[in-house]
Amino acid sequence: MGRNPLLPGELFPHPDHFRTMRGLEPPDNDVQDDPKVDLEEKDLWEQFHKFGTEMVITKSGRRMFPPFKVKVSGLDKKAKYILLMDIVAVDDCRYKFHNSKWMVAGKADPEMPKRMYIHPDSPSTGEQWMQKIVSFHKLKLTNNISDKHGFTILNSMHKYQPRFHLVRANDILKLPYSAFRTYVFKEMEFIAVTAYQNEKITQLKINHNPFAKGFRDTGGGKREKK
Amino acid sequence: MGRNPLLPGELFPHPDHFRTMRGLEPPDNDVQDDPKVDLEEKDLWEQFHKFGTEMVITKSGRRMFPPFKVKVSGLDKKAKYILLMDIVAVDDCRYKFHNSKWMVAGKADPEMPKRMYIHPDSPSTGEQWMQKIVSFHKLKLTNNISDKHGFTILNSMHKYQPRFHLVRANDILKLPYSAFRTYVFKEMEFIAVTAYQNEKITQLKINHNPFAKGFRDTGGGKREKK
DNA sequence: GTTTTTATCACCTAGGTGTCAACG
DNA sequence: AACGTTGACACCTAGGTGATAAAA
Repeated sequence: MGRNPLLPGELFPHPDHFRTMRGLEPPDNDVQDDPKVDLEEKDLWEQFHKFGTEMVITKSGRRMFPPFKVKVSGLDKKAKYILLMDIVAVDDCRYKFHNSKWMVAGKADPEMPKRMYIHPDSPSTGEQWMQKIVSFHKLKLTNNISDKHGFTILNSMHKYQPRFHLVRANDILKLPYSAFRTYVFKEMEFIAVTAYQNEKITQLKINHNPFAKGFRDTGGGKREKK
Repeated sequence: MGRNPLLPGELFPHPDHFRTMRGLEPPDNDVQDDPKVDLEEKDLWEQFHKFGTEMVITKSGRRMFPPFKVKVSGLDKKAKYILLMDIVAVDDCRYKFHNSKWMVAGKADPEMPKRMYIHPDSPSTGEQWMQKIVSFHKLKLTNNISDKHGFTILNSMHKYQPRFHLVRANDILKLPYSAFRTYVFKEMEFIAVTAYQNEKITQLKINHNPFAKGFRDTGGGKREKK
């Protein structure tokens, strides 16, 4: 039986999860698939990663940018799959941004249990998942430990790794007993913040997120540099 | 086995469907439910109905107003249900609005096959359906016979009746073989139009639809009567 | 004193309204 | 002519941005 990321108690990624681009062993039943998962907008993710990606977390919930999108292929067209993601702590440290550098600033704070974000189209057939890009843009991050919306609760100034999971299962109720194939993209690692620390990250967000167009120097914006 | 509204060939409502508020016989398997379905905003629907409700249809798709919402009770908390709606022609007539009155203006045009609109939360447990109002506001109406979005295709100047269906089924694939319980609210009857005919209907829409607030005489609007 | 968090804001995207003039 | 349809439009709702100042 596969490992079960739904149960609490595993806060840090198991080494198995870093077999990037190919998952765990196939489940017990016969397989007719050989899944391949490609991260969309990989270039953009790498631009952020180069400077140290930051994701804002707020009490009311904040989306990630860039959005997490994957293209999936090699599924069994007729089989049903559930696609999910979660976000796990990368290490046991608290960070601070000092002299334009991220530095370790002590032991990590206690982690809240992480919610699995099940893609709302789940379950769907392999054929349906493969015919369009799968987007997890509706997932929201928060620092509100009392959140009731089901958002993912993170600690500010801590480092995280999003993970993608692929499960062959007809029904969400079967999820806890099913084998997970897990994919990790290192370029998606980020530090959660309540306000941006690195100005270069801020500028990348402004230049690429359409909702931040009002802060661009050129074109659409009416705003001038102070 | 229950009747199956998914199959084409039945354009006009069967008398069975007018047992309002209580559906067809229960399916073959043991029943642990006695569903009750209440239309939300019944008063508003009746205000429209009194004048003869009109719903605009456009090429790009238009929502209904008032939105179709129901409160469901009496379900088996643990059983899974699929909730759906469709819209069927009421009669075989084409209408016109003449001298402030709707009149028959000949035989109906050919009907396109009607799509079942499955509520996006389907399937869910009885408990989940009962704990909040179920809204079908995302359904869209169109007169574009080539529509590829899956909108409901109607004929302008024809009379229609929305219907609500409740199905005990674990899986959408089982829908065609499952027994439907069908509920019809007469006050939801409407005539499809490409432009409003009855000024009283227009005013009710403007006064109650928040997206039309800009056309109100009082308060928020900057618009004056011409 | 310094760092981190919060609430509010102007500025966007995205899309649902009826109006109106033009077209069949 | 009279009637029905279409597309552009101003005006909304709804909600996603980083900036900013104040609070913690």
